Amino acid sequence: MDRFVSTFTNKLDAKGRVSIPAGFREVLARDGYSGGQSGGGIYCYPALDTPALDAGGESLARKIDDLLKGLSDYSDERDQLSVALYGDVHILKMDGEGRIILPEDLRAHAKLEGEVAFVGLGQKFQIWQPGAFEAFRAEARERARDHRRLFHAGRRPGGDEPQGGQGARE
Amino acid sequence: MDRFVSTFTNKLDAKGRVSIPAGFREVLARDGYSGGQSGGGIYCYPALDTPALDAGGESLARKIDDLLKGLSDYSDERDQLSVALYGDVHILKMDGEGRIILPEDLRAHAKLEGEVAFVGLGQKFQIWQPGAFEAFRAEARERARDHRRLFHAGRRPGGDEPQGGQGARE
DNA sequence: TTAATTTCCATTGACACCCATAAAATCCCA
DNA sequence: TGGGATTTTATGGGTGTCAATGGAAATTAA
Repeated sequence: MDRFVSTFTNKLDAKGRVSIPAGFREVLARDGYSGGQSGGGIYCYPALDTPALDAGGESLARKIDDLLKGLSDYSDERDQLSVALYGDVHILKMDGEGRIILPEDLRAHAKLEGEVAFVGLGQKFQIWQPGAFEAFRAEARERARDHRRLFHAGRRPGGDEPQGGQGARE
Repeated sequence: MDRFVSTFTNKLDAKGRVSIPAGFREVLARDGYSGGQSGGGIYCYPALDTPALDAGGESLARKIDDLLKGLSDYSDERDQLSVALYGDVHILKMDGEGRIILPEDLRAHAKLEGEVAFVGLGQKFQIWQPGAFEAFRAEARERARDHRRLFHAGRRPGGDEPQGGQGARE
């Protein structure tokens, strides 16, 4: 497996720890995860548009770098974008049991408490408050249905979901 | 880790000392930091556009040099920029516990008092008065959202992407 | 000496690391 | 194919270590 798929819900314990789903751990390992100093860790930051956290490994970090490469050094614009992209990032490292601890500001952004949902999105995954994610998922399906009706009106009365990656639930 | 990432808030004590976040210290060490007399130290100067301080190690110093090399000698522009970039630079050295002392003029520029926020921007980091930084961060996020909309405009008929999330992606 | 630094030591609390247990998935062989 | 045995995951908790912080001692400057 080389990308994050499916949704899993795990418990957030009293210390703020939560287990990364075993399947996701494997993907991270393949993506160059290293608990040690010199390398990665899990890159995690607040999603811009939703009450969720984005997370991933090295490849996600490289994406961020690439975004900034185009901007000239010492421009105000670059500093601002850097703050949005780097300033909010936390580098989380797993303990021996594959858990991370979620810092307070990240927990606050996603309103995490008690239980958290890990949602695979292919190259990255998101962390949601389970209830919020259910609502979001329902909304996304609704919209996907609308799109399909607009595009394929009458063609396929009961076709499959155009947007994959969320079929399996825990 | 080879770049400055994330945000940390530490206390400025009565003597004007403040701890550099441990993660940043590692990056500095890798960037050729040497507490010793020869060279080394942390380069720190007032940011041009914001009430913050820019700081970094050797690679930041080289960046400044490169920037100036691009300008013709004896030009007004070069002189002004040289003064702006070099004139206010302080070379700070860490004590045994990884703390620096912020000189008065630097503290004044960023209105630092009580607590200071260290903000990773990749190859450098900034030092902010926490309240001022929060405002700047909010603005930066807004800009980042716009930035992304420009990139993805028209890609998906419905506008928003169903998964939400940030620009760094696929 | 007094004032201002710099070096050293002490305390606190957060977190990394370790072990234990429960639940679930997987294996294996009759 | 069933169902007990084994392995993997998830989760809970204890503890040592280190980062952050405060303050004393020692060094230098004025």
